[in-house]
Amino acid sequence: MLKEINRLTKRKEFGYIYKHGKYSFNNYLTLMYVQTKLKNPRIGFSISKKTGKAWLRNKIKRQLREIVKNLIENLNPNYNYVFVTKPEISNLNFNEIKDALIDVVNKAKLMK
RNA sequence: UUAGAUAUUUAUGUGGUCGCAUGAAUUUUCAUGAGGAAAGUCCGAGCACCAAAGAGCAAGGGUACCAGAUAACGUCUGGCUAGGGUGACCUAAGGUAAAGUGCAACAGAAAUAAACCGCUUUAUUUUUAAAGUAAGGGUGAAAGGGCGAGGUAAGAGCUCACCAACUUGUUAGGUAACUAACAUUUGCUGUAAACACUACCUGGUGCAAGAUAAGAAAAACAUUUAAAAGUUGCUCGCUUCGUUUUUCGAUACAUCGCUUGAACACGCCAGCAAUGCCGUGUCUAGAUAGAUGACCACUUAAUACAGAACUCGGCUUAUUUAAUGUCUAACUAA
RNA sequence: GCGCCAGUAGCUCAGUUGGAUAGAGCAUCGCCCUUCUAAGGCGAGGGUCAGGGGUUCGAAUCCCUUCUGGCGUA
Repeated sequence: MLKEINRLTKRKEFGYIYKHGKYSFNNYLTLMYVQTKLKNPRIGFSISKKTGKAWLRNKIKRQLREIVKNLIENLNPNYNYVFVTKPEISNLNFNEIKDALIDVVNKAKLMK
């Protein structure tokens, strides 16, 4: 898991981002983000049931977390992020997921 | 050697770097960290609340041979009976069809009830009518036990012998289901995974159970006979003693429940077995956007199916690789 | 976590209670009609009744089980 200050936990916060956030996406991932007054980026993950069975969803979530952990210093700290997966992501390996995630963040122009 | 049957085990390991959860220690370290099915949610329990969990009706049950095991079970073990297999062995929802009702298409004369053809007799008379008859015919999933002899107008369990089934009884074996022998009775279609009947079982809701918090203001109704609310689908019974609604106030998206348990490992004894008694030792996930990942090296037969969410006992289903014991059939050799 | 429902032709649905020819509409294909197309008429093809097993003489239907999809519940 990420450090506690970087986690997005409350259901209300997810709901706020879904309603008011901006989007960027590719074939495998959707990124939703919204500006805040905090000085730490906060990140949440949402993996739908269509992606696969429980063990596969857990694995994808862990791999996404591992990628974000290494990128977290490069992210714009004034935003909250939610990564939503699409079903096609179940066919990718770790490096391909990493490329997809970096692609989505670059499209939103949130890398330092 | 080939082809099988059955029982059981296994679910890679070690080290390094970065990172997570819980608990210790106390300030950066240590320990532990998903499964054999964690899955499906199909049964049985614990636990919590609802009277003290109560009565009746209704409803439901994948309950239904015997004995045993178990906290309990629709589970398991051993047997009985029936069916399948050359065999080792496997499979079974396996009570009542003589309480009653329903259904049995098409075909066929006829489907639980019998005369279409045929056979025989009588009458009429030259092709019909009446009576008798289930031996023969074809239909069908299923046609009134089988076969032979006697008997007869022709036939028929009508009578008899044998065989098969069935009712009841006796004897022998077995705890029992049941089996065997002998005597005796009868001529009875199938279907209950159709309704039903008999016996047995089930109170309801599920950890989103439930416990902890702090109250304040306003309005309406009621005045102890009740009313209202709760309690199971209904009726009773029972509980609460002021009740209901609205607004404000709580980081309650909190804390507890939450993991020591019908626990696990080893040994001995009892038992064919399921399992049980006793002794010794161990503490072994507990999250809440929800902990196991990324990279590298060596290693293994281990690449599959797949992720705990209150906890156990089963059942069902998914599945990789390797190995072991016992047994069967066929062939070959000695 | 708990509870419930559905699955039949390419698509939308009957038939399931009460067991015995698997049907309708649209779509597809062929022919007719028309100068041609549409509409109309005639005809044809297309179904492991979601998969597997059981009960029965016989199963889309009854029973069990698995899969897939969907709904409700704070």
